[in-house]
Amino acid sequence: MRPTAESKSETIARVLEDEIRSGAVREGDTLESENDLVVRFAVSRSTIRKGLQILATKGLITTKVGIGSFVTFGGTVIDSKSGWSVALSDSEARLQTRILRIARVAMEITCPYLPLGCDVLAVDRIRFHEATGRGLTLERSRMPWRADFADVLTAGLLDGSLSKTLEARDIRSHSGEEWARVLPALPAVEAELMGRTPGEPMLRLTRLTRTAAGAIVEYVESDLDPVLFGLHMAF
Amino acid sequence: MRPTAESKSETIARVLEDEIRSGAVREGDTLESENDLVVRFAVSRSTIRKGLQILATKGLITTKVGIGSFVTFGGTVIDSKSGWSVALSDSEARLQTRILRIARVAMEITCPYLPLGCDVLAVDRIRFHEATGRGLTLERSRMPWRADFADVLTAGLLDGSLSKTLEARDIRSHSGEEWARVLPALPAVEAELMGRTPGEPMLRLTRLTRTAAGAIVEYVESDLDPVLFGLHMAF
DNA sequence: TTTTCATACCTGTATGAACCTGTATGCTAA
DNA sequence: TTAGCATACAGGTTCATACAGGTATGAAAA
Repeated sequence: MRPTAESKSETIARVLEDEIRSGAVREGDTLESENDLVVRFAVSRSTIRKGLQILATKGLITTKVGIGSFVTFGGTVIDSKSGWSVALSDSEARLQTRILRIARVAMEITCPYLPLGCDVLAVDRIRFHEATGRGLTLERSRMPWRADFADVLTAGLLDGSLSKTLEARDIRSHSGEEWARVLPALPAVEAELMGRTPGEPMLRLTRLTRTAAGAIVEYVESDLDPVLFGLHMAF
Repeated sequence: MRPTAESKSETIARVLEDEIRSGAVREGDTLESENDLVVRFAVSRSTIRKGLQILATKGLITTKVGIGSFVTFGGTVIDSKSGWSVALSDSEARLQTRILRIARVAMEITCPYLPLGCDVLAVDRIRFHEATGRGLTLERSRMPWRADFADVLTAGLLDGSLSKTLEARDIRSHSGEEWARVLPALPAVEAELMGRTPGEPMLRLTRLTRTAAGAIVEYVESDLDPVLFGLHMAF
C-alpha cells in the first residue's frame, strides 16, 4: 500500500486531490493552468501533466485543450482531520453550527475509556440545515478536565473551533481510534434536540484521540444524518 | 577495534540504519542516490545495493526505480492493512461463505468509476450465519475483464480467495478509496438472497482499489448486518 | 454592428539530456 | 567459493525546450 515514498507527480496529484475533496476547489471550477502549477510546485510541466493525468484517471478532473482543467467531482468533505473524512453528499446544503452547551460535568456517556462520573469538559454541538432548521449532526465531545479549560466556560471556543481551542493549550492529538456503526433508531431525546423524528437509523461515529504520551485528548460521539453523510477514506 | 566479521555491505547497512534510527535522516526523506553512496563509502555500486537490500528487507526503506530510496521507518506507515477493518462485534458467530456467482457480465451496478455495460468479472458472495442460515453480508465485486480471468469462470477462485486469485495474476492493489454509509432500507431482491426481511437499514461499504498506474483493480459493494458489523480504524 | 485578425494563453506532443534504479557480466582477491 | 569491483545497458523520472493547434478577447476593419 502507499508508502510515504512517492514520486513528484504522485505528490502533486495527492495535494490537488485533497484540495478537491476538501471543497477548496469546487465542482466546475477550473484548476490553475499547467504553467501556474509549474510555478506553484516548482517542477517541470511534464511532471505537472503526469500528476493531472492521475487525477483524470480517477475521474476527479477533465481537461479541455485550449481552456484548462475542470473539477468534475461533486462531493464535499468536511472534517478531514486524521482518520475518516466525513463526506457530505449534497454539496448544496449549507450548514450552520449551534452550540448546545459548553460545561464542566461529570461524565455521563458510557464509554470504555472515560469512566462514568469523571470530571470532563463537555461540548455538545448540532449542525443543522440553514433553510429547514433540521438537525443533521449531533456531536458530543468529552475532554478530561484541565485547569486551563476554565475560561472556555465563559469565553467559549476559540474561533468557534474546538480543535483550535485545544491547540491553543498545546493539546495535540497524536494517535487515536475511530469506530463507525449504524445506530438503528434515533432516541427520542436526541430526536427532540435535532428536530427529527425518533426511530430513524443514524450513522454513529465514535472517535477517541490521545496525546503522544497516551493520555486521552477527546472522546467524541457523532450521530450523522444517514442520507446526507458518509465516510470516506483514501489509502 | 573489535573484529566483528562484518562485510562491507553490512557495514553500510548498519551505518545507514543508525542514521535513520537516530533521526538524522527522517521518514519520507530520500536517501542519497546509489552513485552518491558509492562515492561516500568508496565501494562499488553492487556493494551499496547489497547494503540497501538489507535495509529494504528490514522495512526501513523502500526504493523506487527512477526516483531513489525513501526512509519508511516511523511506525505510521507500516500499517499495511488497507483501509478500515470490519469488526464483527459478536465473535461467537461462526460465518460461512457462499458464492452466488462468478461470471463475466456487463457492468450492471451504477458506480462512478466503471461505466455501465463495460466488461467485468463479477463475484457475488454471501456470508451467512452457520446455525440460522441468515445472511449477514452480501458482497459484490466487479473487476475489469482480463483475458487471464477466463479460467476463473471454470476453476473458481484460488483457495476460495479473491485476493489470492488476483495476486496469482500479478494484479496488486497500490492505493484506493473506501466509503461507508447507511443504506436506509434493504431492497427486496437482496433481502431474498440473504434471507432477511426487506426494509431493514444496512451498513454499506464501498471500496475501490487501483494499481500504481491508477487503473482500477476492483470495485466492491458490501452490505453488512448493522447489528453485527462496525468499522474500526486506528490512526 | 458585424466580421476579421492579431495576440495571449491554454493544452497536446515531441525531443534530448541528466539522473535514477534494475540487471547482467566478467574480473580480481581473499 | 564468495565478496567485492568495474562496466555496460535497459528502462523509469524529471527537466528544459520547442512547436503545433484550440480558445478567448479586444482592437481594427468592413
